[in-house]
Formats: sequence, C-alpha cells, structure tokens
Amino acid sequence: MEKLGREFFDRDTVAVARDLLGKVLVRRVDGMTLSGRITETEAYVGRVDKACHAYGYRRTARTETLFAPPGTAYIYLIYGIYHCLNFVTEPEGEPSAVLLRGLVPVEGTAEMARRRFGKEPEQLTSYQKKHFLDGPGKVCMALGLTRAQNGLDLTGEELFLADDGSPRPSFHTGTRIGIDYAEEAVHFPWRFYL
DNA sequence: CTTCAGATGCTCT
DNA sequence: GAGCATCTGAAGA
Repeated sequence: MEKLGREFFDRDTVAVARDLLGKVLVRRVDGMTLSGRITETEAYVGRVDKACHAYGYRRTARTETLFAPPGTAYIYLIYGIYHCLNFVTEPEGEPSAVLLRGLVPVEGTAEMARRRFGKEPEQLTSYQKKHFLDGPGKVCMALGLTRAQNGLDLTGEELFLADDGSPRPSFHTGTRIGIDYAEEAVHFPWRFYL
C-alpha cells in the first residue's frame, strides 16, 4: 500500500477522478482503521463548470476550501443532514475537486455497519448490504466524516488515499447526479463508476 | 424490485 | 426565503 502524495491531486481533475477508481481510501478514527475501495467519482472544475460550488472562482466561506492546495479534503453539508467528501485537485488557486460517491468496504466493515445502521454486519438486511456505501452521504456516515474534517490534509494520517498495486478497473462514464440546475454542464461526462 | 414523500439546516441572494 | 453534488422507510408491483 503506497500512499498517494500531493502530486497525484495536482493534475487535471477529470484525470484524477478516473485514476481514483480502484484506489483505497483509508480513515483512522477513534483508534480504528476503516477503508474501502473507490467505485464511483465525479469531477467538478470551478473554471468552467456551473455545477461546481466555486464556478467562476466564486469565493465564499463554504468554497474557501476549494482554493486550498491539492490533496485537501473538502467536506460540506448537503440537504441539511448529510455530508459529501471531495478531494481538492489542480494547482492551488484552481478551485476544483473530485466528489467521492461510492466505496466497497475493505477494512473495518463491522465498525462501518455500526456507524451506518447501529448494528452488526450479520444483522443487516439484504437491502442494506446492497446499498452499504453506494452514495456520498453514506460514505461520510460510515467513515465518521463531517464538516469537522473539512480542510483536512490528505497527506496526513487521519484520512488518505492509497494504491495497493491493483490495476485500474474498467469503468463506465456518464453525467453527474443531482445537478439539473447547471445548464450546459448537465451534459459533461464527468461521472465515473464501475 | 421500484417509486415516493419527508426530513433537515446551512448557504447564498 | 429558496434551493440543495441525499437517504430512508414504507408501500406497491
């Protein structure tokens, strides 16, 4: 397992989003290690993308994190109750990020089940098993990520990405979810999923 | 398996 | 005050 350094994120956002498929996200919390393999991502590019919170270099309290160095965690609250985890990309000052939309659990499955459903993995319904970590809000719930972790440095120990040497899986390309307001950007093929 | 209503609070205008 | 990069549980097919 080799930790991905800042240079991995200091690149074209769409390339990073594709290259993250198959990589492992590692979270250390409460003395435990939780991890999962990435199955779904989306790219958001502030320079040209009306779906990006920082479109046109819009700078507010919330978008400030997108202007941080590449390899920073951007976490925000959505719909009042859920959180979304992103990885800041591109050279510093280009407000762009990759949204993490899905994982397959690798390590700490029992703890993730407790955090998601309050019960052990053996007690999950088939529906719960099928939809374990297939959504951005679910991922944050399972890994114990909230806005308290917004701005975390991904080259640290609390939250990072790793390459375990497995080849990049084959994947599908499509349009992004839940951005119907974004005019022409609605059609950008910037969603990648297994 | 699918659809659907409802929850919830921050962010920006 | 409107809208949001979502999820759950219940009900129907």
